[in-house]
Order: sequence, then C-alpha cells, then structure tokens
Amino acid sequence: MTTTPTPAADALRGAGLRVTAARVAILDTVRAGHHLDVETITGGVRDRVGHVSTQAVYEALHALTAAGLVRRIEPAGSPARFEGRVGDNHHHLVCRRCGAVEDVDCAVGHAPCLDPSDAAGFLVDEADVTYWGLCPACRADTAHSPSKGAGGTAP
Amino acid sequence: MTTTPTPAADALRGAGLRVTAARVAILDTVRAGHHLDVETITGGVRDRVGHVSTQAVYEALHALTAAGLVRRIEPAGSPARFEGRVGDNHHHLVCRRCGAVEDVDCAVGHAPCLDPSDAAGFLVDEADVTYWGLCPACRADTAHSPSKGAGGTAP
DNA sequence: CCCTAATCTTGAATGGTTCAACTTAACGAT
DNA sequence: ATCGTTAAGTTGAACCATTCAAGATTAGGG
Repeated sequence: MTTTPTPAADALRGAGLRVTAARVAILDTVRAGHHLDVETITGGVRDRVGHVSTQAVYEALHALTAAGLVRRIEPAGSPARFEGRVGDNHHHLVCRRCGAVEDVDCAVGHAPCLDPSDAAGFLVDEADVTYWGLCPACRADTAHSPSKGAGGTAP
Repeated sequence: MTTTPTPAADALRGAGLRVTAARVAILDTVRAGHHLDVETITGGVRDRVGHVSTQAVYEALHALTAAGLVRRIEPAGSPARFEGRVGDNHHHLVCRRCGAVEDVDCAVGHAPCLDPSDAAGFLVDEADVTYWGLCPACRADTAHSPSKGAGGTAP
C-alpha cells in the first residue's frame, strides 16, 4: 500500500499536505459532523484512530483551514467551531440559549453580503453574517419558563 | 448636590442602574472611544477617576450591555470590544491585519440583514454582519511588503 | 533506501474572562 | 438628615480555549 485512497486523503494530498492517519481522521470527523468544536473533533478523531494529542488537532485544523479544506467559525462567546462545507459563502444561525448552529444560504439572492454601502476604504474580501435567535427547541422551552426575556420593559 | 447631572449619569439612572463614579467614567469612555477593548476602557476610566478594578469594569460592561447602553462586539479571534452607538443596527468592517474596526450602515437599503432566506425554525432577533478585509493603511502597507497574501497560489 | 521538512508528542505558559467572599456606598424610605 | 437594603466595588484565585517550546517521528520525493 503506497497511500490510502480516500476522499479525505485525496483532499489532503491535493492541498499539498501530508496524508497522515490523524489528519485524515480530523477531516473525516469535521465533514461528518456539523459545526463541531475542537474538543468534539478530538473525541471523534480518537474514536477512529488511537490517541492524537490536542495540539496536533489544533495544528491540523489550522493547516486545513489555511488550505481551505475546512472553515472555521467563531460565534461571539463560543469556542471555535469547524465545518466541512467550504467554497460556498453561506452564513449561520446561532441559538442564544443552547448555542446550536445551523447553516443558512446567502440572505438575499446574489451576494449583497459583500457590499457594505460604505467600505470606508477597506478592501473587503468576505462578509460574515451571523443570525442570532432561538432554535425551535429553545423557543418551545422558553415559552414555558421565560428565564430572562429580551423584550420586556414593564415589571 | 444630590446627584451629578451628566448625560452618562442620566442614562444610568434611566436604566435603573446606580450612578457611581466608576460607571459614569466607563460609559463616558466607551462613548468617547471607538470599539475599545476592556483593557483600553479600564485605562480610560482610571484616567478619569482613580483606581477601578478590572472586575468592576467587566461587571459594569455586562450591566451596561444588558441595559442596552453599550453594545458588545467580538470579531472572531479578538477580545471583546464595546461601542456606545446602540439602537441602530449597524455592522462592522474589521481589518484582518491590524484589527481596526469601522462602522458601516446596514448593507442594503432597509434591513434585509434580518431576513435569512430560510430561518430553519429559528426565531431570529438580530443579524450580526462583519466585513473582513484590509483597512486603507494596511492595504498600502501590504502592497509593498506582502507578508502573507491571501490570494497567491503561485510561488 | 535516505534525507529533509512536515507532523506529532509532552508539558508548560498565556491571556481574556469569570467565580468567590467580603467590604463599601447609593439612594428610597423613615 | 439618618438607616437599611442591596447594588456595586475590591482583592485574589480559578478557568478554559488556545498557543508556545523543544524534542521525537515519519511521510514521501530523490
């Protein structure tokens, strides 16, 4: 066996990265999951191959992100999360209560996302849109026990 | 003197918060600056009144944010920043190199910002848009010494 | 088969933010 | 004007995600 033929392996090789068991497992884990954080990814990786150090996971995720094989998102107040869907410029819905993340396609038809009315001289290359709200489960949950409403001015 | 009449003091009182020298200074500092981080705010506060603990600043910023008197933004990979412009839903331009932040008004005319094509059942209450790119200064800088371009595949 | 650079490992350090327990002072009521 | 309640502030330590450092391995082109 010269090299294992796998979608993930091919992707790594194509990006000029070395094909190691750890990195294949990392890419597979990220692609199989949805917006996983580093801890969860590390767990998934260890389920596939044996032990892999946390630092190796961090470093590999950096490399994969730089190579454009995975995308890193970081909703305010959360640890970084990674997803395998790259290339298309999609955005995210984040639940304020449970932190759940879902994908959303570009807001309006084309990419108005990339046209701030006044760029103040900035050379913009990406628009990062995060929609904050409550996921279906938390909506139902909050309806019963409104722990801390965001709209009430009256006592 | 029963209480000091100041825009900041009035705002605090109006929000049901106590008017203390520290909080007035914090609000004044945030309002006078542009997207300051906690460390900078703490410095500004200490220039106005004497010593104020870092924790007091954190707690006050939480309270002010909850009261809607300041807004907290947290571009991926940066510490939190605070701004005094609240109420209008504006967005931000962030420089990838130096971290500079500038305000931008809502992308397209009205608020399409708040209409993900498919909300996946989420109850969305806010759209957070961050435009990433290079500020004017860093654009000029990078043109001369391209430390690490983001677009070059050729060596 | 060999060599070099990329990758992985262990172990420690960093930095922003938060938690805990106690003291101080703002301000509505007396 | 004084008192009591409780928000606000203080000090000091703890947390957690992420990064840094230095040495051991190994993928893969030559």
